[in-house]
Amino acid sequence: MAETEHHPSNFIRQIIDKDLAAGVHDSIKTRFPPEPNGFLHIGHAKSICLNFGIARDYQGSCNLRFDDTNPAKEDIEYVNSIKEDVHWLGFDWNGEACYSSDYFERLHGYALELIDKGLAYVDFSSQETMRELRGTLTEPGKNSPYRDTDAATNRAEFEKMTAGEYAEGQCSLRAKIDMTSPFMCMRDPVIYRVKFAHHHQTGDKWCVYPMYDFTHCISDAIEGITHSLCTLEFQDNRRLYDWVIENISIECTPKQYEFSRLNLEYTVLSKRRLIQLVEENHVNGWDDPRMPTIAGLRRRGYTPASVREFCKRIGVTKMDNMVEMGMLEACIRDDLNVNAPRAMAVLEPVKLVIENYPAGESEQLKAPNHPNDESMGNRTIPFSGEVWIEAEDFREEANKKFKRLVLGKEVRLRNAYVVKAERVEKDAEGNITTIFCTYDAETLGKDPADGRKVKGVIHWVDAKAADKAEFRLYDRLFNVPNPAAEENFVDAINPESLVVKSGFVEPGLSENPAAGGWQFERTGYFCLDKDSSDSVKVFNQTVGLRDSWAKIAD
RNA sequence: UGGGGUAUAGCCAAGUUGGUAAGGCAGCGGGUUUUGAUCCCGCCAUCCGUAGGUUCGAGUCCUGCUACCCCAGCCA
Repeated sequence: MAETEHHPSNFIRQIIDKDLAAGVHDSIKTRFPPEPNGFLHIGHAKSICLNFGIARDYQGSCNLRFDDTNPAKEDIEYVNSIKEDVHWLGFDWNGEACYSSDYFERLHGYALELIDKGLAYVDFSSQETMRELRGTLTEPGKNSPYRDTDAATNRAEFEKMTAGEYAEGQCSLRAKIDMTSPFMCMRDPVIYRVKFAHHHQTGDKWCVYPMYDFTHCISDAIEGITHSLCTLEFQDNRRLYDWVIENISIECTPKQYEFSRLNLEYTVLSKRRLIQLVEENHVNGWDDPRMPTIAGLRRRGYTPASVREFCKRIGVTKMDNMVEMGMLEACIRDDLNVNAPRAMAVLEPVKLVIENYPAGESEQLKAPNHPNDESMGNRTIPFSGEVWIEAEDFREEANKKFKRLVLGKEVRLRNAYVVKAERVEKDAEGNITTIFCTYDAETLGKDPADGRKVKGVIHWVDAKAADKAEFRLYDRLFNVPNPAAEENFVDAINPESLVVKSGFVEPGLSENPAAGGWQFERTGYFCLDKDSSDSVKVFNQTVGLRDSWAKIAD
């Protein structure tokens, strides 16, 4: 069961296998618990694939639970985007979406239970005092003067807190554990604080909100979660997680397991930094194609399957990691290579005129939609005596390594004829404006009859029939592999992360194909962007083709 | 001697009772090719942070050391 045909095993699946074998559980239940305070990113995709993937492979279930205990930072806009992104990734949660706020009433009851057991107290110490009494990493803390308040008084004070009789910061409810614990989170952690904030789910019903550590474990238990999976920074918190479950009256005892969060080179994956990129307009919103958000990847042209494949390839361990961007790119290339129909587009056009082509004539050429998959069929593309070709595909002179069009030499126009460059026309600045060629009318769909070898093949689009297009080419958002380690990460932003080109595409490219986009032969994978208009189509480059020529070139 | 974690190739990562280092990405070499793409073939850790120890035999067990990550929010 650990290793299905879809997913390699990992240490968490091995734990589940043992639990199932030992009869600890009959079925498995997981949850994906985002706080709705930002958009989901590729790091969340790792957690989503882990939690939903386990639920699927073990015939269990996975809840979507919004961990909404801090109304000051959260917004309904985020809960909606999170639902959309989880669905887009191809997963569906068990029943209705859950919210930690669904349990506020019960959470409040458990807090009362702890108070009655003498395991929680209302502390009127200031935050500064609390910090001083907490001690340091190497020195134990000291008890608060409110620590020994009797249960009845604590209950009354907590009721007053709940009734709004105390101001924010005036007091808090603390679990009474151990001020000398080597685990800082066990030194009488705050479990409830006063906050007069409007909540996106509960409105103005509450003015006290439970803290994460108190809420998460109980929410897991209420939902019957068997394996609560989170990232490494919560390892110490597991002691508090278990303490709360042990000290309240609840049957279910979920277990927390931690795995390492994803780090991706040349980008940032922390909510705080992503929010800053958006708010300071370093990017054009959460779905900017350069963003590592699910929305950004989607707009960039990544497919759900490619993101899932990426999550499968990187695995799940407890090791700190920094995954190369090339790993993600390989996943989308593998997907699009087999699924994306081919088309032709010229990003930086220069005019090519075929002087011996019948004046005023044109024809419809047949081109396969995929060179290795006949089932994808053919399309017709218009051809005439005037076409656009890529400026970089022509040189007046070049060495034999340059297998493209050179003055006096021949090259194959992809899906069309062999042409020979005869002369060029330049403007006042010396820029080539037109390349004049002759073509061999006998080379359509076959090699030259006399056995001449034509090695080069270049792409083109018919000048009269082509559609005007804007191409947005993206590069890494940052110039350094680990921008988060910089003094100020925004200083490491790559100023050339977006390059816009104006050119042409073959006619007929309107809707994105099912796979997500096209491969513009010899240039890369592209998808149609929502910024397209009737007069200009806008394409985002999802990823370029592997380019071994670039290495040889220089 | 605060505590909690992690150390296997450039990157990710298998390796579960000790038996002689999977796979993927990247890279390199070759073949096919009307995409310098794809595809195909081959190569790429005498070695598992380090120093010792146990053993016929250790990435796996023991001891010491080192490096890196996390914890002192009324954030999650």
